[in-house]
Amino acid sequence: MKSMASTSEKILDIAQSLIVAGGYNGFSYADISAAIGIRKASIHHHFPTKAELVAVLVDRYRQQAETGLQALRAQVASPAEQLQFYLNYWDTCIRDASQPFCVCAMLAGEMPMLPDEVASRVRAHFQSLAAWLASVLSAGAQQDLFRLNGRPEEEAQILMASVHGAMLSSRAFGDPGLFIAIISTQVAKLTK
Amino acid sequence: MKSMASTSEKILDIAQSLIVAGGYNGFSYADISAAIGIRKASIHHHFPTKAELVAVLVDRYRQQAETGLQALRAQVASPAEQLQFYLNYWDTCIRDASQPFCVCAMLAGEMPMLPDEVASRVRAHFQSLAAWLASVLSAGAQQDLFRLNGRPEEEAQILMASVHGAMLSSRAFGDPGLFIAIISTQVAKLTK
DNA sequence: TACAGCCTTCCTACTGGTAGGTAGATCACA
DNA sequence: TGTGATCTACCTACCAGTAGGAAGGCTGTA
Repeated sequence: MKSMASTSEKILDIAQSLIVAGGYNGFSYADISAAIGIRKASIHHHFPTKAELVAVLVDRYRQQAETGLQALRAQVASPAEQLQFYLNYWDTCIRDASQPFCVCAMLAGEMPMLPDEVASRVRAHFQSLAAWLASVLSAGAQQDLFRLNGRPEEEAQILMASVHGAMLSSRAFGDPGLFIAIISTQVAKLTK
Repeated sequence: MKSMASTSEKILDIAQSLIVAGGYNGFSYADISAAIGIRKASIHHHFPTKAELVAVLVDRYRQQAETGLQALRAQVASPAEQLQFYLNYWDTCIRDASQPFCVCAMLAGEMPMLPDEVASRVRAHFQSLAAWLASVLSAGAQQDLFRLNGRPEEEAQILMASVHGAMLSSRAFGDPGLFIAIISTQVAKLTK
């Protein structure tokens, strides 16, 4: 026996993949219902409203990301390698199509019409991701691994934008390889 | 008399601003109907289906962009200034909230569930924008205005990703100034 | 052991409202 | 007289969300 995921986790899994594909308005309770073989009403039992479902989903995603990035900083010594691992993660996700887009980047695009409880959580993810990148860049600069043109916070914003923009381009062109093609050249400027 | 926009153009205008706010699934014929004071059925007279409406909308957007970028290359001598004008255009749009996102970037995010006739047009926009940027960068490099680390096509992809990613960040943080903060630092690396 | 009460989960059946889209009449204008 | 634009009225399908009940598990009490 491998996966004994609870129903609510299955719901979140499906919802996340549907959001990644089509955004907040791009999925319905009926879609989830059909995907995991449960009635619509049962989903409302676990998540009374759609806004709540997505808010919980983003919380879960944020925590997974936070945990993963913290672990990366703890287990991988070099900031350069920390950055590389982070980028490889997304490259792999995009290549095997398991998670070809960041759910928060997707939702950020729809920000103006997102329920407040979702929007604030998406904002929080952007903030903590930017902070993590800034700390990695800062540590790397101190070790002379990176050559930064601006403050670490600025470079982190640029890097984050490049990552999300590269996801978008990769998706627009339907070319999974484009992500790493864009990002590796971009990172080369930092590390050289 | 100033604006004598036809009904179909008014429909496209509203639809575009609604898509920019919430994507393909984030607006309805009823929304447009309410916004311009016309019945839903009348919109169907001009655009029989939603897919067709958005396809025409993207065509119009592409043509406007193409015309604008061509004019820029014709009227502005320096590639460095051409690039700056392009970026200033978006900075202005984002600041005055008139068009705080590229409609094609928005749609690119929803690519997996877009009607084919829309998806192909979005792809085409990304291609021609990348080509324009590549040609500007290439011309600038020849005049020693830009220092490129890779082929112009590669640098163009990075720049395009940065622009779209910066739009996303700017929107996520609710900070119109973030766009140019990200982009100007990024461009500084090219021009120095 | 056995029963009683409660809780969680999932169900069927339904609501009011909105989605995209259609049929056919009316109006204005050439 | 015809043609395009708009209207009213309507369709079917789907939306998020609700009401109420059935089934099964857990716990406390006898």
